[in-house]
Amino acid sequence: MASDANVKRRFRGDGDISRIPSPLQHMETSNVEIGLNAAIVAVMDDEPVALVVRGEADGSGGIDGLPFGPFSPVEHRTLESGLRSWVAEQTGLELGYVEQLYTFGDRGRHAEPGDVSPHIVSIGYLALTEAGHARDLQRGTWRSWYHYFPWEDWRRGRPEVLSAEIEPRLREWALRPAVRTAPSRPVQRSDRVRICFGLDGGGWDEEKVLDRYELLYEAGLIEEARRDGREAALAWGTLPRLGAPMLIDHRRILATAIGRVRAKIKYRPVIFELMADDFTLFELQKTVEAILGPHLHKQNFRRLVESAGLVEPTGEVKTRTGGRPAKLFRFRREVLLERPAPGVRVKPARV
Amino acid sequence: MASDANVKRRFRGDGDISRIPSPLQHMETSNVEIGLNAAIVAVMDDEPVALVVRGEADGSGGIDGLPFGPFSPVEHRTLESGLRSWVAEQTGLELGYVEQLYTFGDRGRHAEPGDVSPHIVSIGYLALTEAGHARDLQRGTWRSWYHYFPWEDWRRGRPEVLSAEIEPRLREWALRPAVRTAPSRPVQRSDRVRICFGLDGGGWDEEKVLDRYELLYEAGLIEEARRDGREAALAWGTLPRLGAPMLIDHRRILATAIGRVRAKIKYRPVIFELMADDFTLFELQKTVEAILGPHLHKQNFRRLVESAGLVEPTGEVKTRTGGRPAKLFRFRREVLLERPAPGVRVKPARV
DNA sequence: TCATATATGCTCACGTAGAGCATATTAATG
DNA sequence: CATTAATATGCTCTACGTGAGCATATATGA
Repeated sequence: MASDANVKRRFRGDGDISRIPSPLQHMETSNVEIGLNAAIVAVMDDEPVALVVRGEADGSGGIDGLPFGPFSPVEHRTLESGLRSWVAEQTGLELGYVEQLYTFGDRGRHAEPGDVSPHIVSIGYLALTEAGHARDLQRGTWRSWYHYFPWEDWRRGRPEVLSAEIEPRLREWALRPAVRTAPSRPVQRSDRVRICFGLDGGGWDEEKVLDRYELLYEAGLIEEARRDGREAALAWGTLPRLGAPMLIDHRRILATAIGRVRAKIKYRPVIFELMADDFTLFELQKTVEAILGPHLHKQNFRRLVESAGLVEPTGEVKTRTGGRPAKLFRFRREVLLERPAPGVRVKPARV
Repeated sequence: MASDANVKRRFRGDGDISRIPSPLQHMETSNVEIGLNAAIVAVMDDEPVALVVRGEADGSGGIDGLPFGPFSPVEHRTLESGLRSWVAEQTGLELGYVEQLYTFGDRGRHAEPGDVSPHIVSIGYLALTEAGHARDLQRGTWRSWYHYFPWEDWRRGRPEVLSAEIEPRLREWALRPAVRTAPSRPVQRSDRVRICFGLDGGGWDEEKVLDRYELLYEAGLIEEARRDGREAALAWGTLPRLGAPMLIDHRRILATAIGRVRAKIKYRPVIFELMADDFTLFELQKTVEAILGPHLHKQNFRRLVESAGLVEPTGEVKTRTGGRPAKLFRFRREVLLERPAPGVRVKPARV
């Protein structure tokens, strides 16, 4: 066991781990790469957008991907700094707010059948950026995230694609027997469909973006599932295209990002990362609605934001709003230094 | 660029990424290992415990570590299954509930000065297990998590160690100038101390376990900081030992786990992963209190749990409780299939 | 049998959130 | 210039969740 000494050396000075059964012959994890992926979110003209980089070399128009690159421990001091440098290099954008989302590593996802190339472990990150600052890109495109997830777009009511395309196919999929994988308490396919998509009286949970995407992937209704060589739910030719596909597992990462933002603005003041320095309360509300979907009750929203001490008036007003001039506000950064630092706790008005 | 063809091949069939600047010469991420680490939590006799494996070969008693092992894409179908197999191999425990916590990869953490061994990227997982099921271990020990984080133990009021040892040293550290690293909006050291430790009238946020640990590490008050070769805040000899140290970055992972559990039981019914099949409401309350700390208002707790439909009576009672027999309840697994599936939303009674 | 400890039911006060009404202040239009 | 429309902003009313405490039920143990 050549690596054993190596391992011990790593822990020298802190004792020893030789009581841990030494199955360390697997210690060489060669053939593993760590990919850093950035889901960069902004809100432009009341539309939630993500920054994508397109591959167009083959003339077919290519496929969208998130900015990404491998982690190099030699050049990158931390995972996050590696991510920042990849994004800067590929798009010219200097990221502000960044948080880690999740690390994906399923074999078989984003791998072609018979592929022997290195296994990729993907670390997904969420970045939030202000629209104004986000316009000067060297490369890359801002695209509405509903371009990739049309079933998440509830701004004009329940999206058509749900009842027209998704529901009937999912219901059929739910009837077919599941391949048993996990042990213990099985969750019925039909239950999963019902919970994720709020069928049969269940409500739509706007945070379950990833769960819905994963379910569609499992059901073979998503283009990435075909690419990964999963058996099709139905003949692929008969399937509609449910949202635009992305490279590797990037759509999965974007789904995670959307779910996280939607959840997080409710308990942390991260919405302000998407705003300019000065803004009106209505602009703030529009931004929240761009992220969450349904409309909010205006007066209550104002009361909530102001009474929570999240903002302070700048003293200026913004005219030409189409009505009475709106007072301008700025984010009170001090709230970050106050206790729990709340978000904009909101429930959609009038479902 | 030898790896370029390699990279293209990986994305064959999905288009091309050649418009992404090809800095792919760094693609060989050799010298990176992925470590899978399990913070396994249970509650035994109203004490929150974690499963640790001790290294004792050098006779000094060794140092505790979490069950862990490297991810091997050849043997492990997924990251999580790799974790499960390492835990089973090292402790004999078959995990139930598992969730991913975070992926750590700072250079310089858990590395000895001048070390050229592979860089480790650590993926931390949280596992919850029932005390009864957790007693039959082949190897490993259950230890109170306050053994590693004495300042988190508020069960008997504010822990002594805070005012006696931690606060004065942190206040001193806050006065010293910070080494500027991050750009833009700097957060004052004193503010960080105040927020994390609830000084100067701020409240104690029991979820900020990781923030507090990281702060203590940065301030050089934690043994792992010395091990990693960071400059000491004070002469190391004069420092008390603040909690027991752990291998590599395991204490950081455990801190993340504690914070996550404390947060999660409030909005997801994960507390029941720690309970036996049948339990009294008082036992449930004791378990919640073991996780969260302060005492809860008994009647309100009962009302909350019952009205949320989280439990249903089994019809049996438990006698010999020292008073009137308590009705036994079981978790209503159906709530997992109902809409948002709430947790036990509780605020500590009477701070 | 009584003291005691726990289990369990019920009430009351209060703050917050959902909902809507009313008014203020501007721009656009004829 | 008067009118209309659109937004901004203040205020009220109500329902409900939650914190807190009182009261009662039913065991065990001295």
